[in-house]
Amino acid sequence: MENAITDRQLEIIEAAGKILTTAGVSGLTTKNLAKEMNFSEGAIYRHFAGKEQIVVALLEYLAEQIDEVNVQAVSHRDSPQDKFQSLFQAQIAFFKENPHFVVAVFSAGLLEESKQINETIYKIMQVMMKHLMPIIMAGQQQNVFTNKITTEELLNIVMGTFRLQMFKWRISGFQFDIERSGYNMIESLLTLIKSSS
Amino acid sequence: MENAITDRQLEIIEAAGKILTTAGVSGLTTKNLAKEMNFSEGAIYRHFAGKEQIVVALLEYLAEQIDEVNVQAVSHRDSPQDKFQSLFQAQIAFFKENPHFVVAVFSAGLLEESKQINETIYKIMQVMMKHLMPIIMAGQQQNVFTNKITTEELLNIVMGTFRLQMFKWRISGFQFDIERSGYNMIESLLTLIKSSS
DNA sequence: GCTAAGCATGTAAATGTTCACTTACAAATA
DNA sequence: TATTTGTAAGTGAACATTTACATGCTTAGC
Repeated sequence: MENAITDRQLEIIEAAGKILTTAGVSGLTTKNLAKEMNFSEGAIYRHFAGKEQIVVALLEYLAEQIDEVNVQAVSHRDSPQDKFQSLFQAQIAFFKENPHFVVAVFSAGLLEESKQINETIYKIMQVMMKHLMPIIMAGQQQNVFTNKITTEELLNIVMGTFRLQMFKWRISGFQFDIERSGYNMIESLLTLIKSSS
Repeated sequence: MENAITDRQLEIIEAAGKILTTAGVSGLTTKNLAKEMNFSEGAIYRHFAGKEQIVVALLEYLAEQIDEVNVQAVSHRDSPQDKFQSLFQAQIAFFKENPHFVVAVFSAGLLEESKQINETIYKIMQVMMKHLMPIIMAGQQQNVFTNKITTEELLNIVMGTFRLQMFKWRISGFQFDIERSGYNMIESLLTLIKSSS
């Protein structure tokens, strides 16, 4: 399952990411990719079978990074609230450093004809959910998060709010301070889902 | 500001919508559009200056419809809860009948190089917010919705949750019953945002 | 330690396809 | 007769991908 990646492949993935931030999905052409890499178009095909594979590799690389960031974020935290805050703060900081990933994940139409790409995009969302779910469950069990609605429904609300925030950031052209507004979002969410008893 | 639309233009818009549901954004080509309309590619240009204008017209038409649906939905309701429920139920029913609009709105990458298209997509979100905002505000003033967080933050949470639901429905290929899961979502949201005092 | 074969990695140029859009013309309508 | 609305056949640009060829590195055999 685990596909190791060569140095050159990683370079190409990073070039693709840079293009995504500056020129968007439609700018991600083999021509631009070659220009960004300072070599010919044909050379790309020495490292990837096709454009689709590049996007898949980019998304899979993202999924791995997100997973690591999440693991790190919650490792030295105890309470569900702390974990919740730390998880989202880490996530937001990561996307702030790598805005091209936001373009990739939130362009749902990104090469939509490809099943593989869509599945990988969904996989990324599942990675985030994998880490968030146990935190919310623990919070509910300790009765610090509300038990009025199910864990799954809480998860949907939290994830949806986060995604909307990212979406707004993206269509604004990354022009507002995502860390500041993200912090507000986290606090609002926490206030809302905290058990009121 | 108001651009009236000819019958033929509406036909083209509807054909474009049909293509969006079946073939996605990348399938929306002048060739497919002509085939769907049973006439030649050139004929399209008798009615629209270009493809971009067709998409803009489609989105503006959607914005108008959404606006109407929303007005209807809340007209015979009194309490903020009733209005809240009715608003989303109407919205969901509308999208269920017109799934191509979901494709259009939630493909943020839809001809992303066009400023006009992106602005129109954002306009649609604002139409929804325009109707939702006063409901939430009224609910907060009557203290049936929580005042622990601001109206704007509540709006973000509600809109984000709704958008995520629609997104999931879309990437599933419209395969689950959006009215059923939508109903659950509305109830969960209401439970959560209701004032707990 | 030299050399030659083999392999990895690059280039330049071309390929065929798809695309949005245009042009020259024709039929119907008013 | 003038306007609207259609057609058939292009047009050039952009695109992903391929092909034929070149260069340099590794390494096995002598």
